[in-house]
Amino acid sequence: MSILFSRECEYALQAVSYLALKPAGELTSIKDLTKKLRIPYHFLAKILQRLVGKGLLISQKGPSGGFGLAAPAESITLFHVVDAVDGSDFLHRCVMGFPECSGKHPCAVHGTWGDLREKVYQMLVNQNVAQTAQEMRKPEYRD
Amino acid sequence: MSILFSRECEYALQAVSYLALKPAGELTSIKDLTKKLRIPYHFLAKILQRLVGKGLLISQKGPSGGFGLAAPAESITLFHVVDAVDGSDFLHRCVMGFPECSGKHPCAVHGTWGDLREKVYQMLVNQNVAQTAQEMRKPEYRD
DNA sequence: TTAAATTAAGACAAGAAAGTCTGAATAGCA
DNA sequence: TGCTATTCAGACTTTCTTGTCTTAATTTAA
Ligand code: SF4
Ligand code: SF4
Repeated sequence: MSILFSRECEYALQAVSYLALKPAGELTSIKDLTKKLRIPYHFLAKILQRLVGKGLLISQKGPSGGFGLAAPAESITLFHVVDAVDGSDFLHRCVMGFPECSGKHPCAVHGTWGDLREKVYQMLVNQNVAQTAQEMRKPEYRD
Repeated sequence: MSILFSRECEYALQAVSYLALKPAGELTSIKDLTKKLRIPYHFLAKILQRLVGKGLLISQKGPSGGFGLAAPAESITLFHVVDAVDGSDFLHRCVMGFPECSGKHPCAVHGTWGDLREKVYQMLVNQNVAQTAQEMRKPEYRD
């Protein structure tokens, strides 16, 4: 099981971060991405296509085609990506899985968990993919 | 998709909390639990059996049999339950799904996410199921 | 204009998680 | 003793997620 976000969403975060590393306007093919990130080729293709649909990425077919960010890396936050793929339900759900967080009769962890969710949200919103791209400069991700 | 913990784990948390509401030594049948918590009967049975195996619950067969806590409610924390069902991997995993958190080349969210995981852990460890049981006294869970 | 390289679209397959069913074992009780 | 209510064990089914494959459309460049 994945933590907090779906596998697809995790891959999306990784892929967008990788694209953020490239100069604006440069396109990267699925082949390149899949080689660096070790994400299944066709699965990644679907994910990227969805992100194009959501307006986060642009794409071009044909030789020298590929994918690139649709906006400056500094303006795309992790939350943009998460929201596009998994949605934002996770910001409202009870950690114990109780059906409704009425708020009228909160349990003992209600406040604590609410705070943590908020902090996760802040983390995602405050982090843009230009910053995250630095991760890609780690030795293990170099050519 | 469930958040942070598997469905099975969420059900376990709910069930143990419900049992914590009963006087020590009193046994509750799956039938009763499933009626109150709206958890599928046979699925709940498997979960409870696993918790017995892990030593968190005790059980007795036959008429007037059922399940009960194996220790005082105050001594069982949410983390005990989570650990028994889902394990504690979630305390070490990267929120973006990157394979390894080496720590040698941390990305920009590494520290923040690590702090949040730690706070989740503290929440689970500090909360015992006697406290959580109060949730069950909510109007919507009364008979 | 043709060939090659790429994305686009969607059906299909495999695997994992969630849920169901059946029969056996055990315990209480008349 | 037998009857009934319960847990126990495990196989089975369903549903969801993840991953694969195939074919079409588009673009570039020889
Ligand atoms: S009150 Fe507590 S248990 Fe209930 S929904 Fe809110 S966080 Fe979850
Ligand atoms: S450095 Fe950041 S992206 Fe890499 S594993 Fe740690 S938290 Fe995840």
